[in-house]
Amino acid sequence: MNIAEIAKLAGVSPSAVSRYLNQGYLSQEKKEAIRKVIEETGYRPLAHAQALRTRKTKTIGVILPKIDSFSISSIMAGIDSVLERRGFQILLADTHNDPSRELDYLDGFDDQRVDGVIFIGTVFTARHIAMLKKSRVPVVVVGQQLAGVSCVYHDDYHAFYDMTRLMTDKGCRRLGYMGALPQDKAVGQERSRGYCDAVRDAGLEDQAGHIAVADFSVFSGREKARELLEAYGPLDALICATDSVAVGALQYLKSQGIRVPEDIRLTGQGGADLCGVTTPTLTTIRYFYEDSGANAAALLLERLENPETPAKEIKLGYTIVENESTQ
Amino acid sequence: MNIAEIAKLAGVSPSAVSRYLNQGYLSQEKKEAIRKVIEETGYRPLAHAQALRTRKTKTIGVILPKIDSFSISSIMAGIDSVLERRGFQILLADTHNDPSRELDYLDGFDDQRVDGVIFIGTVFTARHIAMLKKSRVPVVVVGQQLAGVSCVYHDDYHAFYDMTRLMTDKGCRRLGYMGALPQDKAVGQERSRGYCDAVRDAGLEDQAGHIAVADFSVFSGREKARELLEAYGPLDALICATDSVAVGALQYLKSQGIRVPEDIRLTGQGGADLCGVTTPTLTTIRYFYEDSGANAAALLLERLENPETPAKEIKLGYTIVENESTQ
DNA sequence: TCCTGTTTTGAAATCTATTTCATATCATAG
DNA sequence: CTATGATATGAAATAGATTTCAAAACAGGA
Repeated sequence: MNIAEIAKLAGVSPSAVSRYLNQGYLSQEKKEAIRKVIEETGYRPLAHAQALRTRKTKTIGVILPKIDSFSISSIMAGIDSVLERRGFQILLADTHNDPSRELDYLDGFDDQRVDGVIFIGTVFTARHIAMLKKSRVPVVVVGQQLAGVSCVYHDDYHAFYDMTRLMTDKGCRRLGYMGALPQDKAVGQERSRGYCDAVRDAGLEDQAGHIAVADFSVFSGREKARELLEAYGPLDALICATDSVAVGALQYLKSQGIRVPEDIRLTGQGGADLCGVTTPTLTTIRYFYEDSGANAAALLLERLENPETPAKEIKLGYTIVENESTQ
Repeated sequence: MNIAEIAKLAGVSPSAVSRYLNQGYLSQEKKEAIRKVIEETGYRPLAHAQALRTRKTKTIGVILPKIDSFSISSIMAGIDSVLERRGFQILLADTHNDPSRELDYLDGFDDQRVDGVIFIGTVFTARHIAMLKKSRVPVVVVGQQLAGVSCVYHDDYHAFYDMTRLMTDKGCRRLGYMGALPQDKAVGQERSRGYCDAVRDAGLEDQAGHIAVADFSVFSGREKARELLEAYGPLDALICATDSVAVGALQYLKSQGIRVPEDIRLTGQGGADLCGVTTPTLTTIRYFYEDSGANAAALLLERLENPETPAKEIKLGYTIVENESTQ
């Protein structure tokens, strides 16, 4: 069942049917005749034929590191809620935490399969930047700030500065930070910079070195907490780059009989349900992941409609949710 | 840059280039010439033109209720890991918990945009069944058992039967169950049937009515736990249909000074990290969501390769993870 | 009635790759 | 040296829509 058959059944030309589908000039009688035939036959134009001719796919590619993570899937929900409303579909590219595949996917999307790309990246190399700039379709990056590239990101620096400051204001004097690999600029560098600046500004320069590097797992949080405490003696505040790392640290602290928050205050980042169910409940920096996804989608659609608009950066705020772990 | 230009540059016909791309008959010299031109120009065939001609898109549509949920995103990860290996892409359709959109998406996918569909459904009506059967592309359903339709699901009945039985074996005599709406056959009906049969088989018929209906939120778990306990007096075991509901119940129990597991044993289902961080840690029925996604994808690919194979049902097992809440 | 301008209409060209078909080339067997 | 079969090749048809173009139909004004 194609447009020619519909045309024949309705007694019109294929052009007329196409006009019907795309609201061009058409008399009422023909409109009605075509409508009837389409309804009877259940005809649907082939998406690929349309895409081939119009060079529009109404599809957005999303490149992400791992779909089964709280933050990523929340961002996705935000992206989808905006795109869906505008009739766009999402083509998913999950790198399963293999950054080398990010560029493969970005390259793969360059065959006009998608109208644009949302890139939830982790590690950004020079090649990333180069490919982002030469991409034929517009790209919006989520979670990382990149000069000259449209992006939506969180204010990692100030979030961790504020949280650290909150701890020193409460009188903490021996602090530690558990972060991520520095290749990840947002999570690895900005957050620890926030921590370091805050302890310095509080006159505690000597605490700026109390840093351990974990990955995003509970397990590594437990391990690294041990290393950090063994290396730098008892602390009275531990700032973690993510909730899962903080949960790992909490498990270690409990196992050692170190009380939270009496002996040591503990903080995370994320704001998932997790924070509300630990004992003690976990103080955390809440990011608005759905928001960031929605913003990224809106930004991308804006660029699609008006390709001339220059790159735009959107920095999103955060909220510190104080729970029992820092009372 | 299209196949004709590449052909001209390489001094061959478009057919030769197409044969190069699809490994047809081709002499070594031409192969080499074409390879060189493609490398220099960075040419990539247009996916849509190929799809139009071949009627194959190498794309699978996935319809799901809500991407930012632990179980769903885990299933997605499993689906993707299999599809990606076989060069397939995923087109996402998130209904945002609006079952009426499920059929719209299923219908929308019928325009040959995808080669097949994976359907992570919730409520299945007669119209669902009808549309699944008349779909032009193969469909695999995840999470629900449907006669005559290819599906991958968990053994909800026995999982909850076993868990309930475990509690009665520990000596519990006053039990309660917190489930979901019966429209959801797997979660709503099968699980509660498992509970009911188990208490009956343990000679505790009178406990079969101690049932509350929650949705999937922590909040509703808290509310419904209150209602259940107020209605049916003190209990010594509470079986919950999901971990989040169990966490809500736990919060309520704590607030009332009811001790877990001393006064009441508590169980959930899911097996997310959540279970390991509550106090007490939560006994749960672990499902293997990634597995179910991977199985569904494999099943779908199998049907794509061999369209004649009859519908197949895959029932997956579960593991009871005993934690502190039932010690 | 003729002219002008607007609205309708369909034939044909177009988008880009694949596939069929007919033919050409080549090696090997007889 | 011809017959046979395998291998190689390109012209043309094809997939199903949109868009351009030229022309037809029609209304209103002079």
